[in-house]
Amino acid sequence: MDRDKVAEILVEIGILLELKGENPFKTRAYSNAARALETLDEPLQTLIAENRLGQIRGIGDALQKKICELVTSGRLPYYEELKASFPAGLMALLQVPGLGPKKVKVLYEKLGVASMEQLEQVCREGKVALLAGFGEKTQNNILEGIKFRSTTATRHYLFRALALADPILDSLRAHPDVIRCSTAGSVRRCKEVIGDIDFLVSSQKPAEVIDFFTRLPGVTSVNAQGDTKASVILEGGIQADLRVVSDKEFPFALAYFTGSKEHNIVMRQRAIQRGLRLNEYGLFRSSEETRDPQLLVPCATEDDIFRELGLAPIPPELREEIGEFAAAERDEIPRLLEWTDLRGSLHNHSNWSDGRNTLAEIATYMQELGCSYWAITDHSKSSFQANGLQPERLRSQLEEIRRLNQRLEDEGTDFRLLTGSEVDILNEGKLDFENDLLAELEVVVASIHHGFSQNESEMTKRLIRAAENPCVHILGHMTGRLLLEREGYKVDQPAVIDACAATGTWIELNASPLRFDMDWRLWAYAKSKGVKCVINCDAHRVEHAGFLRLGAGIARKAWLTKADVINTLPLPALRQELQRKRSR
DNA sequence: GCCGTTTTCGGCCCGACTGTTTTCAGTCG
Repeated sequence: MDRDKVAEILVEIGILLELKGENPFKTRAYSNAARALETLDEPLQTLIAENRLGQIRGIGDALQKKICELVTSGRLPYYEELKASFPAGLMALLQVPGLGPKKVKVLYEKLGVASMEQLEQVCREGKVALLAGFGEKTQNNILEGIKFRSTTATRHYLFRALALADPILDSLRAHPDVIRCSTAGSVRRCKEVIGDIDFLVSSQKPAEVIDFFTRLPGVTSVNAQGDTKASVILEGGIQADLRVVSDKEFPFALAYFTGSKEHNIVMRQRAIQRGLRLNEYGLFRSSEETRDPQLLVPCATEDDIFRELGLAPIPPELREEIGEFAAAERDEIPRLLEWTDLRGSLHNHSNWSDGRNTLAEIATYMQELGCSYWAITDHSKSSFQANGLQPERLRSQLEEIRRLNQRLEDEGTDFRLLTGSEVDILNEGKLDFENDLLAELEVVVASIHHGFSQNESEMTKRLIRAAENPCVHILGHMTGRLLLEREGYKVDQPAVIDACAATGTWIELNASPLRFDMDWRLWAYAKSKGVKCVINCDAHRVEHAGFLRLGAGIARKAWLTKADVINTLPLPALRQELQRKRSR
C-alpha cells in the first residue's frame, strides 16, 4: 500500500475514534501521523526497510506498528474492525456545517441516523429538536446545511477565490474606518484549492466595518455576525469570514488567521517554551491567559513576532509546518521567487491546435505584457481531439513563427516567439513525432494526454522513457490531475524526478489553476536532486498569461527561488540552456 | 497516541460564536 493511501486511512481512523468519543489528543495523533507521512521526503518503503519510521516526529511505537502492517500486508484489522463498528454513511454527516463528531454520535445513538437521507428525514419529522443539546434552530441549521452542501461545492479554485477577494479587499481598504486589511487563511498561503476566504481588518469601529462587510455587493447571505467577526456566503457559494481587531493586535491576528493550524500550534509552543503566551491578540509575557497591555511584547508586523520567537520571518506560503521552523531557526529561509522574475512561458497553445488566439495576437499581447519570449507548443497529431498538428502543419507553423520573429526583429524589439510542441507521450513512452522533427523545434514539452488507465509502473516507465529522449526539454503536467475534478494518473513521481535529474530534463509547474501540477509538495525532493522547474501557463488564450502569477505563488509554496526556475532566464541564456540537453 | 530544557507521567493551542442553556458544550477556524 502506498504512502498516500496509508495517510488517508490514518485520517479516517482519527475521525472514527472521534465518533467513538475517544480522547481528542489520541484522535489528533492519527491526523498528525498522516501529515507526517504526507510530508516525508523519502520513500515510506525505505524507512520501513531500515526500521527508521519511529524516528519521524509524530510516529511512536503504536503507529509505527500499524503503518508497517498497512504497508506490508495492505490490511489493518484494527482499522477494519473500527470501520465496521459504524455504518458507512456516518462519516459523510460530518460534512454538514455545524455537525461535529459529538452531535453525529448522538444522532446515531438516539435516532439511528446513519445517512444524509435519514438525517434530512428526522429533521423534517422534528425529532432532532427534541434531543438534549439540540433545538429548533439546530434542526433548521442542519436542514440548511444539507441543502447548502447539495447545491454548492465546499472546495474552490484559488483563482476563483482571488477574483472574489480582490474587489472586497479594495472596498475594505477604501472604507474610512479601516486602518489595515489583508486576506488571511489559505488564500494568503496560496493553497491550490481553498475552502473559504478570510479577511482581516484593523479598525477602531469594528461594528461599522462588520456592518459594511455584510452589505457588500456579492454577499448573498449572512451566516453569523458578532462584535468582532462575521461570516457570509458570496455569490457562487464561497464562504467569506471577516475578523476585525485593533491596529495594535493586527500583526498577531494576521499571523494567527493566516495559519496554517499546524504552523500556529508550533508558534504557540515556541511561545510557551519562552515563558510567553501567543494568541490572536498578542504575544504576552505571561504563562497565564491574559490580555494585559502591560505584558504585551510590542510587534508592529508579523516579522517582529517571528523574531521574538527566535525565527527569521517566514513567508505566508511556507507556513504549513513542513520544515519552515528548522530553516527559520538557522536563518535559512530562501529568498523566494517573485512572479516578476518570470520572463515568459514555455508551454502554450495557439489557434493552430486548441487555443483561441492567432500567433500574431499572442506575440503582440505577450510583448506588451513585458515578456521576453513565449513558446508556441501546440498539440501533436495523436491529440486529434485538440486538433493536434501533423508534421506538415507543424513545419508550416514554424515558417510563420520565423516570419513573425523576423518582423519583430525588423521593428527593433527583443521579444521572440519560440517554436515548439507539446508532444504526446504515447503508450510505452514513444513520442508522437520522430526525433528529426523534434530536433528542429526550440522547445519540446512531453505530456501524457491519453491512456490514463495504465498502472503506476507502466505510467512511470512511459514518463521516464520520455525524459530519456534527448529532444525533450520538459515533462508537462506530471500527473494529469484536474483539481476538484479528477485525480491524476498513478505515477511514481520520485522515480520520474530521479530520471529527470539523470537526464537533465526539466519538470513543469503547470500554472493553470486547474492543474498546479507537479504538486508543490514534491519540489523539495526535485530541488535536492538538482532538477529545474519551468513555470508554464499552458495558455489556451492570451489572458491565461495571468496564470504566471498564480504559478509563481505555488512555486513560492514549493520553496523555489529564482535560480531554480528556468524561465527567469533572459532569452540568450535560456537558448543556451535549451541546447544543453541536446548536446549532452 | 505522542512526547520530554516541566522528561516516562501528565500534559497536549486558543478563542469566538451559536444554541441551548442560565453557565456551558459543541463546532469552527
